[in-house]
Amino acid sequence: MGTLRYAILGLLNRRDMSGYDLAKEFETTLAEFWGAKHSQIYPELKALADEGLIAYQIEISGTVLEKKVYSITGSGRAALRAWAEGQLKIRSVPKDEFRLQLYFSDCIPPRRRIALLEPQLEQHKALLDHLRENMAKFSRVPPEGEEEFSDYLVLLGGVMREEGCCAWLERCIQLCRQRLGEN
Amino acid sequence: MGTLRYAILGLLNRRDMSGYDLAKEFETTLAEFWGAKHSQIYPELKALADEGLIAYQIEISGTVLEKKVYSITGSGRAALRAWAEGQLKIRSVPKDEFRLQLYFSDCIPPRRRIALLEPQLEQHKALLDHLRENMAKFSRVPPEGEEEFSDYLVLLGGVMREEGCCAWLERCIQLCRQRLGEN
DNA sequence: AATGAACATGTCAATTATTACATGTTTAAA
DNA sequence: TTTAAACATGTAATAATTGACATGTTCATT
Repeated sequence: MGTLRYAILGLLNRRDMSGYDLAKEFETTLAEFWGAKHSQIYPELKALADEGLIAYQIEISGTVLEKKVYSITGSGRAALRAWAEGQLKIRSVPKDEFRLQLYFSDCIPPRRRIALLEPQLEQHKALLDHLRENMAKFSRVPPEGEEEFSDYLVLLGGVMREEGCCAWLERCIQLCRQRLGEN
Repeated sequence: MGTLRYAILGLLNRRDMSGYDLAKEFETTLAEFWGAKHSQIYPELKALADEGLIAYQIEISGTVLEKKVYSITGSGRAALRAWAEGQLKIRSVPKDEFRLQLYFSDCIPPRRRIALLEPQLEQHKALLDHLRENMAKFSRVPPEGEEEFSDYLVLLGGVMREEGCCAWLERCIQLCRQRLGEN
């Protein structure tokens, strides 16, 4: 439903950026809950500029390299606020290929199921470590009214989600091993 | 990456079904981790049949209504198994519009942020209740080697994910209220 | 007998997203 | 100085997904 545009507006509402900068934000800060490649970003920037929700000025890096630095306009801010206040229904629940694979794992031998679960756990543990590192940057819960407060809430959500995911995978491995030992 | 086809093969590996039945599976059983509309299912069934991974026979409901009942073939089973044993990397992490909205919620008044969090919590609580009801159908952990075992593992994952999500949202609401009282 | 919900199958247009194609500059390190 | 990584911007082709269009049957209830 055109969520990408609000992600871009939200980022530009924080600071002016080029398309390249936006792409980096999507693969670092937002990577936890939203993604977009530059091939999707550039056309969307063009559309947003055409609609007057953002504007840009050209800066020169070095001697010739042109860089378009985008900023949000008044109507862009209004559009962002309207979206940010709207109630969202949980859509179809995010697709999760691993859960699908596990669901159909009755067609492979039990030992192989464990061989799927273990690397999955490792990946989520690594992600959890990474999120906890980011979390450690906050010495305490930041005050409301600053950007950092919402950053904190979302990061906390990521940590809690990954903790839950790891706990689940550990429980799955435990159950599989138990049943493997039984027979 | 053509995951849909494996979802379909997985379902047909459990029992023979029509396209209509498959569509219902996607909006009930699999809804928790995968989705597909009939407009995507029918063309995929055609492709799978053309490739010989599935076959069908026509049954008549009532007097004239034709129903195509699909079943998985030997090569279909082989393809399913190959996919089911492959190691999956966590892709970009699923998109989550609510987290995006919360991330940019610094552009709305604090009270409205709570007004976003509360209905979100209600939705996830309802989903959790629903999953717990399904969970209650298992009087105990089913034995390995049956379909029910993987069903159980995945359902457990859903319950744990939603528990974590509710706990997070409650914590967010608590923090927001705290900060609202402070000023 | 009428009606509406569920059954049943498909296509088409539009949107969204990914991958590959295509090109060139700047900066820091070897 | 060369070289590789990062900076920088775009388009094209393809794939995945949704929502609307389109049609007709069967079954249970009123």
